[in-house]
Amino acid sequence: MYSIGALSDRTGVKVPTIRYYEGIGLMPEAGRSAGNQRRYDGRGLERLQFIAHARGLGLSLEAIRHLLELSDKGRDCADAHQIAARHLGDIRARIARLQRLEAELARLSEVCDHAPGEPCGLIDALGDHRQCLGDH
Amino acid sequence: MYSIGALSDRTGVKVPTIRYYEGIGLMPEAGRSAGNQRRYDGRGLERLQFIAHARGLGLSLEAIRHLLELSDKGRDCADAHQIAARHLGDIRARIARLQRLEAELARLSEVCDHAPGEPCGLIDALGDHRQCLGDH
DNA sequence: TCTTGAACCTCTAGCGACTAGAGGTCCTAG
DNA sequence: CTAGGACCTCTAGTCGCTAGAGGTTCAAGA
Repeated sequence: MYSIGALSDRTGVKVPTIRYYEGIGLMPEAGRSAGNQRRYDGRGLERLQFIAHARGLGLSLEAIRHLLELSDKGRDCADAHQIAARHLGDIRARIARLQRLEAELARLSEVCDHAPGEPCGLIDALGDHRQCLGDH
Repeated sequence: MYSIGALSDRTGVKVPTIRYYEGIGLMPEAGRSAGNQRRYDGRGLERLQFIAHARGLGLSLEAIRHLLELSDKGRDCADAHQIAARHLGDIRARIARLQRLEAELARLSEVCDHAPGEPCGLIDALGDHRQCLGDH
């Protein structure tokens, strides 16, 4: 049996976060010691590891809730893959957007020659979308 | 003079968001009509365009607040470039992290052969970081 | 001039995914 | 038996908005 702190040490998930997960129903209500402190078994540990790993991969708690349900009853492969695929699409879209921002911001940082006394071209460019090459 | 709705149409920033920006001091308190409705001039429009554009580039409201201060008094080039550089570093770090996630998630989606009745390899892999190649 | 209805006003509460703090109780090693 | 670290609950704050309630103002058409 693990205390909440032991579970935290083993998973890297902070103690208040574990309680938060219980509050929103992602972790089941833990058993309690005589003095009302949470006690976890191996199943609790595994479940939290699943959550922590999926969070680390950037999945939302809602997506994780779905996956946990699938895992609990029957583990429907197709559904799980659909969730993963959606998330993958999401990640790719975010990468593409960030790359556009990166290019634009890098370019804007170059427009100004840092001449003392002169107005800063970067600040001007931030105020004026017409100086941009693409959308964002 | 523009109403808040006209400003919204011109900038693409939603009406409640403009009021929110005023509430947190990013937009100055607007002048009012006889009937207590906000009225903006060209300066208000420009300022909101600046904010909208910088937000579109992914800058935080805090960073934008800084840039606006610089713009208001003297426009210190070096400071502005430092803010932009920090944000650029931030964007690059996020891209790198997302690319790691993308690779890992794409790989995990492949481990399962979708055999009906078999446990889903994807769900197993999500619970078990040892099946991953890298950190995240 | 009057009427309609769209646009405006303020205020509060909610989202996701936590984090911080207050004020109090329990557990365990020495 | 005692000290102090770990635990408990509860509330409120973070960021950048968004939604809704309930009420007022504005502007165009009759």
